[in-house]
Amino acid sequence: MIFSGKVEKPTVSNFIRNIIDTDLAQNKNQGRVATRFPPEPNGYLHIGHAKSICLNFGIAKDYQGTCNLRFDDTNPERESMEYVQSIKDDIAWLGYQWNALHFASDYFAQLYDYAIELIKQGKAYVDSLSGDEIRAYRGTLTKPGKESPYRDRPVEENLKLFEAMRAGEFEDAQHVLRAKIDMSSPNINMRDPILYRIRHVSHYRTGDQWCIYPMYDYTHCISDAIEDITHSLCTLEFEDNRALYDWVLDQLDVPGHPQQIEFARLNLEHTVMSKRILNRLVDEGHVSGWDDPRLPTISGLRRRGYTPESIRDFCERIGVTKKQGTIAMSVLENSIREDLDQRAPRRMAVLDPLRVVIENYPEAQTEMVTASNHPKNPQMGQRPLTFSGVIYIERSDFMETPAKKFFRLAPGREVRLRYAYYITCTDVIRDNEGEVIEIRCTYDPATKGGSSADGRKVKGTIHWVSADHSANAEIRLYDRLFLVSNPAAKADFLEHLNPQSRIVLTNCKVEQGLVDMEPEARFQFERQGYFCTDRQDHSRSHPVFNRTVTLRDTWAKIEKTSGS
RNA sequence: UGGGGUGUAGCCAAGUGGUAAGGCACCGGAUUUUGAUUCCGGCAUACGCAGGUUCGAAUCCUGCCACCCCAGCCA
Repeated sequence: MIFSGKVEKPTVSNFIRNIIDTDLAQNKNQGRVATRFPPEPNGYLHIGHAKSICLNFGIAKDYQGTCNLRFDDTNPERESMEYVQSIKDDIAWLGYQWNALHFASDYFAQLYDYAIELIKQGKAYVDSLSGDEIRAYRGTLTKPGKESPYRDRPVEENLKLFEAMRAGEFEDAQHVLRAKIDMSSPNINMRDPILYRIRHVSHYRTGDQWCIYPMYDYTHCISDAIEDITHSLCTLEFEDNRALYDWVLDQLDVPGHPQQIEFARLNLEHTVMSKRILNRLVDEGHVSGWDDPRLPTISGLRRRGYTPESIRDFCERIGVTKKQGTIAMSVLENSIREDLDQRAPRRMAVLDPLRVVIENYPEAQTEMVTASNHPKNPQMGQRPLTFSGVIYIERSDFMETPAKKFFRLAPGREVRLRYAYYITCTDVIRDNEGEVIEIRCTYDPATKGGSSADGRKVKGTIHWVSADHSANAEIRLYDRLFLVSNPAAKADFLEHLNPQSRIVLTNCKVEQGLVDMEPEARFQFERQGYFCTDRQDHSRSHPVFNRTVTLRDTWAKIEKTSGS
């Protein structure tokens, strides 16, 4: 299938899809596939969540199934509607539509009823040990725990106590509801896990309706079952929780029993995904906010210029396994370059301008040259550019004493100005400090458009803008946030922040037409990289562009290896 | 001296007893009015290690090693 010039790639198999294929072959769940994405609304989504989103929504789509969005909002402490909204926005931006929208908090009443049922069955009890005591009684990794003295309270007493807990008759932490399983289980999750805790905190959705809140292990499985989820996908750290997930559902008469399958979460080199660290970076002002273009948050990537397509492509490429790995940033960069190469119109922008006066160009004359918007896609059209006798070129495109293999402008050398003329450098002008502030050139009038009838070749083609026909712009260059590949592993991760992760250039010269672009417009600035107008700060009077990613740069490699 | 997982190239990853896909990265070369793109070629006698079963093992068996997760009234 042809799709915007791109052949859609077949989805690669992974172990979860293999499980589903097997289930389907056996007509498990009557051939139905239902997944869900269950974030807690206590933070912003990042690229790691995107992996889970693409997995869950992608499976639903490919198997004609459904994927719900469910907010796992069982801990009122740090959840809010603001997070709910940002999560919904990010998922929609990524290009996914949820089948149904649910909140675990909508199940509070049902969850409470199921807890009563558990108590009646003698499988849950109210424990009145303190937090410290509960921890001590739990035992350790290698030593079994011991049973609470309250473990054998009669059902009636448990019922009365639990109702009193719900009625607000106790202080926080005075009692908890626990499952009665096995205090000597080698799986610590099964040592009478806490099901409910008392928390006199108002919830962003249920207000003060409840003062007891159900725990994750108890809530998640029942929520999945209520929604008739077939495959409950989560990350590896929940592997040990699966026994409890199954235990709870086995005790109760719930609509279904979803299968929990765990996969490895995403790790990316040179950045961090942990909520704790992300929070510090934002709170302490090391970045400008949750949508700082250096952050791996969805809103940060969006502001940086990443497309939803590129993020989906990335998630496709990295695969889904149970092996904990770390993906190189180059994989993400490759995904966005590949996408933008095809769809981003080309423009010329000079980031570090060097003034060039063309001495034999008739003074005050201007003329139009034609530039194509994409070298391979004529349908993207062309645009006229004004050429004149005073232009700006990139300072790095000129070397007074050229290094070996440098084939751009240098005294006595000829280069092509893209789409315009061949020019030859004749002189160098310096200021009092000896810094080159201008160069003088001559142009060959017979090379208009950038080619010569005599077949003479020039090795270099450089970009330019006309001094009087360009606009000033601010351009923000972004690079990896951290210098080390795994900053989260460093106790002093702040010491490893890349001081060059954001460089703001305020004296850039761009094609005039660029200032009128709407926010989030994406371009390739030829020979530089892909850029987008900043979502927040760009305006016609103050144009601001963010560098999404550089172009591949063979010259930089040559420079590096030749050590100059 | 507990339990649960995972080991295929620098980084990901297919592979499910028949002789190691693919991507990223890297290295060559061709084309090129972007040192971009594109294209061609190279890149694991080898699948954590050691044994065993088999005509045949990355795939099965045994033992060992390494790494990750679990002792919140977080999710």
